[in-house]
Amino acid sequence: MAAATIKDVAREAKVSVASVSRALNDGRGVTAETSQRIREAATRLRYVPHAAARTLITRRTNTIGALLPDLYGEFFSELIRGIDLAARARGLHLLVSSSHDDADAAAAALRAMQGRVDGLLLMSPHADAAFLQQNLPHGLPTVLMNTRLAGADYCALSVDNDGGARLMVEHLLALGHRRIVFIQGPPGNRDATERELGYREALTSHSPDSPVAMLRGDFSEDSGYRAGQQVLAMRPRPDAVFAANDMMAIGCMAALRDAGICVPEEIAIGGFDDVPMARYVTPPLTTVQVHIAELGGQAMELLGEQIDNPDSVMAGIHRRVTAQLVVRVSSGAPLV
Amino acid sequence: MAAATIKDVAREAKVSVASVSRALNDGRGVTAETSQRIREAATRLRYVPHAAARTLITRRTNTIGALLPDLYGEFFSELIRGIDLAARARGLHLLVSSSHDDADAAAAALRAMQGRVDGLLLMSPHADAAFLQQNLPHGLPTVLMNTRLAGADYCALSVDNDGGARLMVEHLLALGHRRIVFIQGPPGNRDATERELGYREALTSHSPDSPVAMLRGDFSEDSGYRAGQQVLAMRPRPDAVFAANDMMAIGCMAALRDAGICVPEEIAIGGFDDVPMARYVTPPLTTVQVHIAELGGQAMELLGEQIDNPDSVMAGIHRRVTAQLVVRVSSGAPLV
DNA sequence: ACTCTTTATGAAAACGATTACGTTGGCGCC
DNA sequence: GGCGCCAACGTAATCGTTTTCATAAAGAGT
Repeated sequence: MAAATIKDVAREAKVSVASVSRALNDGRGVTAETSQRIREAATRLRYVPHAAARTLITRRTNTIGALLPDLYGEFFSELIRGIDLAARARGLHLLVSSSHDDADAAAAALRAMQGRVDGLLLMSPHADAAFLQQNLPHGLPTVLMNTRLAGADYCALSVDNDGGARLMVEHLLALGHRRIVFIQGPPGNRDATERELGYREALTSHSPDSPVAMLRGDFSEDSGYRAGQQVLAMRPRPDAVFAANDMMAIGCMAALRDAGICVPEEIAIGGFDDVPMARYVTPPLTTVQVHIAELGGQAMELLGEQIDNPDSVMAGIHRRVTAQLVVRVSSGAPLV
Repeated sequence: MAAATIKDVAREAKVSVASVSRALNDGRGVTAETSQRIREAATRLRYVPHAAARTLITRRTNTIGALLPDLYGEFFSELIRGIDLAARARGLHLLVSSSHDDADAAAAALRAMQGRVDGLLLMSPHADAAFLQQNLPHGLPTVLMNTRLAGADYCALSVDNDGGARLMVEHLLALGHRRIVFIQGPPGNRDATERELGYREALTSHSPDSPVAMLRGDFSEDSGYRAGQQVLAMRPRPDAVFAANDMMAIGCMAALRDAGICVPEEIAIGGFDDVPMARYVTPPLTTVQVHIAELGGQAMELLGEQIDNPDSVMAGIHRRVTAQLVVRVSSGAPLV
């Protein structure tokens, strides 16, 4: 009742194990009729090659690992979906290890992946240069996702926060808004600082007269609400608010509503992320959308290339996935 | 530069490979000092046992597979989180394969898992008895999640939709509502029909005089909106609406608002799922929450037990994870 | 007809670990 | 002092596959 091995197939088809292997893999060096006989025997016995045995000799696991931090909600889903789809297209399996809050847990997980995978997709807030140097199995193809490491030693992929923020600011400027205030994310958060950078760049390059104004926030709805109250107190009052993420934009909108300010007529609002809720709030939120599945898929592509030709120098390659503007009511754009 | 093998460690510590294996595994049959020397040599060489080689001889992969359909949003995230956490606690790795829309893809994925995993977590809409009989590797521990298969041949785990729906109906009845209408989910959907069953049961057992009334829906917000319009046309008008999921409840609420009906003063509304948005809509939605991570975690527990003692007869065991009522404003409960 | 090449096939050596089984040496006990 | 026993350690078989090499047969070229 135990699973059939290649020997069983060989006996059944009255050939040697070598011929079975040849027939089932490249198919060369075996007569058509022998091959046929072998295939029949294999299906009859429901033969499936033993993955571990094959790995041992070929040095390939046909599996890639994804090491992720503790992620919530649809970001995680979409990321995995993108990775899984791209991996399946290459005939690779996906070993995931998520919810690594501290560096030690991540290091342990990394070590455990050793020898189980052909390549690694790594997204970790703890992944500084020393950590990688210490824990990353040397010679294992790796793609870094959304890390703060711009270093030339690894292949990396990240979201174009910068460009996305510029799109939003350009959009607000095009609508005639001039005094645009930015609600910051948590200090030290990479996405947040990149978005802030995009805001600054777009403003200074397209509208040098506009004041650069920041309010503190931490990505939470509450912090957005408090920022909204500060907006009300500013003189002259801003035309528009650009929050570093949607939840703060939603919080800010609530503060404005509570004060009797109309959005977008009196103040326009923009967010970032396009969370599912964004289209349901009133008014629907103009925001910047990032195709997360594409982030995962492209990372997988990059990794696939590294695996297929290990000699190619892909270290230092750094790609970005683009962000799109999603125009809804909150920015005050004329409905076409 | 290649990874160190057990032979390298043996040479380094001047012992045989057998002693290395003993020292690093159970540790018995080796002197404390020899063991010490071996450990040092191992860390010096950064030795990590080759997973495939170990699997080949021990017949254990220390990996479990999760075969999932195409899931969206936080359901997937939470499920994986629950599974991953429980698996890690047992020292198991997690191989995921998701987005299987059709039965053929699922079957192929199932075959590919063969020999790569010690057990299987399976959630598939295509998993009828014949499919399982055909494709499930015989003798592989398996836990079915949320399948319509109540059969005694497998170990299964599912959400207590029935009980959750009863909680909601009892809540609405306790608030004095008597004419409660139910918005159905897609026909054939197991969750939807179980929720409907719970609604019927609770109503007939706690308030036999209340009419059982259904409106068609398909889990989409639009279908909820249409159902809301039908609610408005009903005479006598219902006290309350219980939608089979949150999105329909939200759609229904929009229809009532558009007609100038106040929620919850004129009509109370309840949903199911507790999507993140539920707390942000106005008024915040009373709903039924299922701890999805727990579903994943418990499934993993069940699977773990099967793996640890393969002789135990766990087939036919069928557990349910409970649902909780989340009371918010939309049902009209007095704010305490 | 003889060699030379090509092709189908089988035998056997890897891959890196675990583990059953021998061997050795030290110790206690009579 | 001889016997047996036990702990520590080594030797070698084993898991299921791929792949190199050898071998034999067959076909081609002269």
